[in-house]
Amino acid sequence: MRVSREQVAENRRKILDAASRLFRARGYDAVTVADVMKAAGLTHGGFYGYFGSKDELIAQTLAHVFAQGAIGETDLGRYADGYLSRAHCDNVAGGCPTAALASETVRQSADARAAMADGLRAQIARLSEGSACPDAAAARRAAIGGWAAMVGAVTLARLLDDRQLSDEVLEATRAWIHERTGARDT
Amino acid sequence: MRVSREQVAENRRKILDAASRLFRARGYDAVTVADVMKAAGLTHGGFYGYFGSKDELIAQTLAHVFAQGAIGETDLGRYADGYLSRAHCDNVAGGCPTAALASETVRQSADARAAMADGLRAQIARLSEGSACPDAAAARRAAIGGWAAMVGAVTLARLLDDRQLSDEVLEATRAWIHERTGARDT
DNA sequence: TGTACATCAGTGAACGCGCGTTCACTGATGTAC
DNA sequence: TGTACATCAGTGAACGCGCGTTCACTGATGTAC
Repeated sequence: MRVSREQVAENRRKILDAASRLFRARGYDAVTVADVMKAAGLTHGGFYGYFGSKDELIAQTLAHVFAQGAIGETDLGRYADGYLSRAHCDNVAGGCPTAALASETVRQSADARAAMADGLRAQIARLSEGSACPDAAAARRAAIGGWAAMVGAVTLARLLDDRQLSDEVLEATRAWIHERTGARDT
Repeated sequence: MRVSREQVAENRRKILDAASRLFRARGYDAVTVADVMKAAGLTHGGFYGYFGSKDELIAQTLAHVFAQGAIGETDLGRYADGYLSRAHCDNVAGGCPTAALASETVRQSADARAAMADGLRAQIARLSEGSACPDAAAARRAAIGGWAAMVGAVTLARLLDDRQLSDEVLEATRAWIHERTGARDT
């Protein structure tokens, strides 16, 4: 049965939101087109009215999630406090798409990689701008180094079966970034 | 046709080596049991004489690759120089299994996760011991923060379609780790 | 050391399942008058 | 504003392919005498 234009727009958003959560939680391969459509409240056959292929869904989902933008916080140290929290670490489905999907996205389509690369550029710019450091080059270096450390730390903390070490990875990286941020840059 | 015991041991090693490279290059899901056996010079039917399932192969491959041990270098700064080089970044199949597979391994079997967690513990210990810093806690923090930054940076650098920015991520993270290592801790 | 036989590593065809994708059909929406 | 018809979003069965896994068979290895 045909539905209204507004319903179509809402369904598209629902599909992207569902895909976004499912991909982050389970990875691209373990999520089927039928899983996504079911989570969006539709049946799998309708999928191809919205997207040409699963690959296209992956690319558009990444563009969608990065377009929503990140948290307003731009100070590297404060951003790291939230990012390296236990709450974020445990919230894979609703958390950072880069930490959840970066290494898998390397093997995806050029469009998918480009969408995540754009998100990365925006993130580096955001964290660079928030720096109190007057040396722009040093601020950018800190943004990149700090961001790499955050993504790596959350990935490693999620991997660890040992809760104590997992907490230590988050906490040590947080402290490390703070030491660096607090210190005089070059 | 039956083969000698030495041949069996060698075939097992060949299977694990082939799996190790293929998994790093393409991820667990994109590599088939037949791919691995073919790369090892065998046919797919013989696989189950060596491993009970593909999941078991994944877990044992990780244990195998981490058991081989990393480079002897234990100084954080010098380790980072090699790790954050363009050569390592481009060598996915032969490079660090953590950077290539960590986020996917989170969704694998408990044995697979445990194998990678053991590798991570060994790596933290290795980089902590190599520190010239007399404060053991600070050395450990630097090892964890530095390692997280290295893993994150290589993952991000591999993702980027823009070579210049990819190089910048490696270089900035390298510089950032050096600044920290060179500076007085705590 | 040689011989006869049992063992078992490797082969390749086959099975069964799940997934991405297609398609004929349905019926509500949107539009022309 | 009402009515008649064309459009097309959504449905669910079906298709085809690839993958993990199984299995009957082959023939070289290893062993017992």
